Amino acid sequence: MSKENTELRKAGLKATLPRIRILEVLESSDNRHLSAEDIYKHLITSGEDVGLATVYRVLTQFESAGIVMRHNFEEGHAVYEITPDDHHDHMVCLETGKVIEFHDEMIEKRQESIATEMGYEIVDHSMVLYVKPIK
Amino acid sequence: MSKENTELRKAGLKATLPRIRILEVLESSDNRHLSAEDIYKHLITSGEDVGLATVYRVLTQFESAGIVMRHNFEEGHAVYEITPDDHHDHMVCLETGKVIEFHDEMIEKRQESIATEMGYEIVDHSMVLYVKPIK
DNA sequence: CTAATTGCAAAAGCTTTGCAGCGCA
DNA sequence: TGCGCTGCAAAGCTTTTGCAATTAG
Repeated sequence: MSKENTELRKAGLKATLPRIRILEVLESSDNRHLSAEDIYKHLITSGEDVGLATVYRVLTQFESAGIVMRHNFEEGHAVYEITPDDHHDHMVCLETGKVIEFHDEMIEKRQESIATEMGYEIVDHSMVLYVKPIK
Repeated sequence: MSKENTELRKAGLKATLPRIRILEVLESSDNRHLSAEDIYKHLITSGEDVGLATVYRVLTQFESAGIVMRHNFEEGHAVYEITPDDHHDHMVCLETGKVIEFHDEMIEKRQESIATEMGYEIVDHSMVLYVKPIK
């Protein structure tokens, strides 16, 4: 039994072909951050017979199950990435579209402090730095 | 000549009624962050004869002119706020929908350092803390 | 076997665009 | 007066949903 198969079972999802294929694409792609359309095209090109609606449905299920995380770096469409073991934030290069991941403990700590001071606790957060290369 | 009128001229936009009204709503609303739909409904309720398409067009122009900033706190729709004099980030309460603004110099400094270390310079950034009240 | 899942097509929701007429400078 | 701007309606995009057919366990 494959790794994907086990992962799906653990999430309480039947190990169907579309789900396994989508998981494989997410795990093996060069680009860690993919849109539903990206995944759909990838599968169609590979000769898989899958519907775009299924890709959306499966990604939504994966998100609920904690298998993937959804991001809205640019408006218009969401991108998904396999949920990383350790939390990180993103830097998006406006010239190349490249996404760089980073983690900074100092910032994380400050975020917690700020929320606490205001009487709130953080459920989730998003931080994206839109950057360009230094010439 | 009104304050709105001057502001529009400065941005190279004709001071038309729809633009002035939209600017007024953004400046006078209790809620600092409004969607195109919010502004549209507000104007219709006030008896103004404006089209939703115009609201979208005007907001896009305002964004280009730097008069407003566009945010995507929750997916599905954007919200706009008058561009603040000083930069701030946002905390969104998941229970009440309330948006709290804050600014932290330490975090800003770290963000700059991180980008520089990677060979980039920050063009813009977004940081949103999704929170809930401490019981 | 049978409940979950899928593909297709249609619909939904936000936003943009084409166009003829209206209004600001 | 002239060009910019507007309202309306239609189109565009991403994403969701209804449904009959298919499939995993």
